[in-house]
Amino acid sequence: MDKNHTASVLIDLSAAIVSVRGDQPVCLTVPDVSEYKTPGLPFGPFYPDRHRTMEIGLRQWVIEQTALDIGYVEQLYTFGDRGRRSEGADNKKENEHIVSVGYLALSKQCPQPNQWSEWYKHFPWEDWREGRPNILNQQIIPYLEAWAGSDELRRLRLQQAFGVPDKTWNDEFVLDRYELMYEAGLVWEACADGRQKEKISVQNGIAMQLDHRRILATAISRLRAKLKYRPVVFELMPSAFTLTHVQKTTEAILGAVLHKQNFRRQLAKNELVEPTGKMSKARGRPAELFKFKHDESQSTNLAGLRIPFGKSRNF
Amino acid sequence: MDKNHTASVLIDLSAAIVSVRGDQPVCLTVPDVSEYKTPGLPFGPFYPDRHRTMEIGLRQWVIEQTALDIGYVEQLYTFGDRGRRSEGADNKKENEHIVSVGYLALSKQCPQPNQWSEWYKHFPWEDWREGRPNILNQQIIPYLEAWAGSDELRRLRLQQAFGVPDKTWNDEFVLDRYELMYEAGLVWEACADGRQKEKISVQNGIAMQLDHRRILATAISRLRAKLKYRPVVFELMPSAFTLTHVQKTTEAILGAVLHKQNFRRQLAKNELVEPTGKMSKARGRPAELFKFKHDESQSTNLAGLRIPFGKSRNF
DNA sequence: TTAATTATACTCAATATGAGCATAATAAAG
DNA sequence: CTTTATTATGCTCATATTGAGTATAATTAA
Repeated sequence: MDKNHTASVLIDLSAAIVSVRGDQPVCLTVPDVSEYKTPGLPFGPFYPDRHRTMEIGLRQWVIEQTALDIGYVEQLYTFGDRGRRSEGADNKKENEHIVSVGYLALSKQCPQPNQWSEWYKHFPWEDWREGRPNILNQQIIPYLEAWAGSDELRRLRLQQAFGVPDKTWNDEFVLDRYELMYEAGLVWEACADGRQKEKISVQNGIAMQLDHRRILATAISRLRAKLKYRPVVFELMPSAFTLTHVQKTTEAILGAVLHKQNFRRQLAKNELVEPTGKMSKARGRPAELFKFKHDESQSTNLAGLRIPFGKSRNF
Repeated sequence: MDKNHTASVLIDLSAAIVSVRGDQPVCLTVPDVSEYKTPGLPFGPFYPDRHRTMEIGLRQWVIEQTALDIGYVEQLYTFGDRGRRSEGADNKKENEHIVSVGYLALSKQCPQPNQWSEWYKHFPWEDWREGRPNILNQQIIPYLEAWAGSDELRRLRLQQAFGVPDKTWNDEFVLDRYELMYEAGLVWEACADGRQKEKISVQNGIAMQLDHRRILATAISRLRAKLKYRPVVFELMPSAFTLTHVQKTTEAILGAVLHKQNFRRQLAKNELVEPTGKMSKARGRPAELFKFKHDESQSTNLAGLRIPFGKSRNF
């Protein structure tokens, strides 16, 4: 059709490999190689004549390079504007366009602690477990309001994503919030892509290479949403666990605290767990140890837990 | 890394452009070109140095080629195994691998009727508005049960996807059901891809080119799911409509009938529509004409309707 | 022995859901 | 002009679910 334009691209499979360490969700990162020393997500090229599907290709290099046992894998999104660099910027070679296909993978273990990066260091405004994060009122919101000015559409998007001034915070709009901050030049990546002239002074979370923080934001959004209708938490749990452990893991991912008794009622109603008979020994009263009731093959289509948030979510 | 393998691919943007004509959901198809005379979804190549994002590229060729006004666009899934042809099959050129990125687009109008294909001609087992489709008990289920045999995993997947023998039908598992039928060699595409030796005798819905029926199945799954938590129906409605019209459109997409009064209660509760003051004139008592209450920009993040299915869904 | 800590059982009001009946307003048929 | 079919809309009501507690039990650490 149009011979002035090339259509040939390389495909990178990027993975947000997520686990939970203690009360912090983490994702696997690779040592920084760029001049800016920013961490990145692991990724590998897709060889279409070697692997029949992209998911097979992804599992392959994850096994080869990380030796991790990832059970759950889900395709997130395909980004065509990888580095998002503007026209004049430094593309190494012409014709070497890269499309990145983002994946979410869940891992029960996270060995080698220094290779795993805590979510909320990249997204400090997303962790509401200790109440509304200070960074919102002190830095992000004032800057975004100035950016929006009297632009009606911008104000509307601001209201949607960040719930200002009168709507409530929606934990699933992680990507929307990040994209808004990117557009407003509030994150480092916007500078790197040449969209922002001056370097921003404040550090709004630790930046990542290329579009990797965007992929991570997509992963968090998707996982937070999925948690509410599919029992994916158990992909992050060991074979035996206490109910509190499930709750803490859920809270870590959602970045919000939940009502204990109602959370357990949901677990009970959906018959997601069954007792093992053993007890855990910790500080207070010993808790019963449970195990996930269903096997891997059907787990994706099960009922999931409705999250008992309560109404105290608009601060 | 591995120099025996090429990593360069072409990217096709395939679109399931959906509309509703009368009480039938339809999608735009292009005239058949293959030897088998099967219809296909419209698609165009992605030129990475021409369009910054893939969605921009998609909108571009949709406008150029169809002159349709598509409001809502959503990326569905990226398929690496486009034709799914097995090793020995007829790849025209070596090195010409194609990755297809599937999109869902919604259109309020569908002019030129012969270019729009009704969903349920491709998926006759998905329309339960007149009760359980005969094709299930008469053809599909018996064949699938034979295919499953005593294979535990297969039986489990069969139960999940088709609800046999004791689980209920889940309208969102369109893709799961299609994939299962594909694997079992129950659809024409499986023969075309060389996975099935003999041609299947019965016609289980009208086949499509390449992996297009799979993309359509993905689109239907996603749209049915989305309908329940985002007000996307209104992307298919004219500017003024009756409540019954909204319900009929919803029912067409879901392939199921709904309880009228409860459906309207949901609409009212979520404040999704507002009266226009005008009335419609049709057969019985005139109905009030409503309009969607919110503008495009924020519509994606609104509450959506909980669908009052009722309990009579397991026949 | 006491205090702190964690687990679990149970209650209760408010709201949401599924299912239905009753009535209203029109067009077409007789 | 009356009846009948048809569609719209208002209202009820039992049951289930949710949000938000209180009360009590079983431990460890001081």
